[in-house]
Amino acid sequence: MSEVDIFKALADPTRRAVFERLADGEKNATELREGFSLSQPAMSQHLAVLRSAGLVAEQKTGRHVHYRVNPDGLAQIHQWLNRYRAFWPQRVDELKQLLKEMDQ
Amino acid sequence: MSEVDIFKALADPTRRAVFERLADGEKNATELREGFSLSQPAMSQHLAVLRSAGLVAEQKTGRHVHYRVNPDGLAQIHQWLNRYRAFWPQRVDELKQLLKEMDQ
DNA sequence: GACTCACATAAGTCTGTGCTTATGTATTGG
DNA sequence: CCAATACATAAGCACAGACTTATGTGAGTC
Repeated sequence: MSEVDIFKALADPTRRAVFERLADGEKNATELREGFSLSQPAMSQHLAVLRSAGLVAEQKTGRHVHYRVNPDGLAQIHQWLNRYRAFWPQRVDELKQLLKEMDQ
Repeated sequence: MSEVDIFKALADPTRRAVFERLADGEKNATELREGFSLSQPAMSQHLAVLRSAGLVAEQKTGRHVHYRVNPDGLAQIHQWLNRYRAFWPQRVDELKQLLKEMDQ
């Protein structure tokens, strides 16, 4: 769940795709395999990496394991990115606009 | 300069450390080596990866090459992270506070 | 013009990682 | 209770990547 693990976990395109699919909604390991040409163990291993990085969370229900996005992982990246906020001042206005929209 | 390259570039702890040092201010390759126990070619290779990922920019002046943070790279990560904004609503308030402080 | 300096590039090695097949372990259904 | 389902884990392999030493190149120095 360290910074190291998070960036390494996201370095793999397949894992980023899996993560993106999870952002659409909670899914179990078998459902996640749909669309990927990937063996079951491969997916299981990818999920293990994402899990230990704190990017996804699991919930066992019977013989199914439901996976969902873990906000803590994203918060870590956000925190990292914040250290370099000084380098993208042009983004601040867009951010303000976004927050304004969220208030409505 | 794709998403793939950026996350792969940041997956290495040494490269993240180099990037962090550059955030402190523009430096050339030799200055960057200070503090690291790393050969000159190793640093050169790391910088090449960061450069092709669009995370740093180079500027040749004589026989020195000055490196600096490239905001475009950070913007890419920011954009990626934005897709998952829905998952960290608790961060919004902190963000508002930050923007407020930046105005002053 | 030879020498040094600041880098980049080449080539080789060694470790890490992503994949596979094979197997283990609960859980559920007939 | 036995077979099927949904997953995790183990072991082995092949490739990617981070490092090294060696060498190349262009800009300053004397």
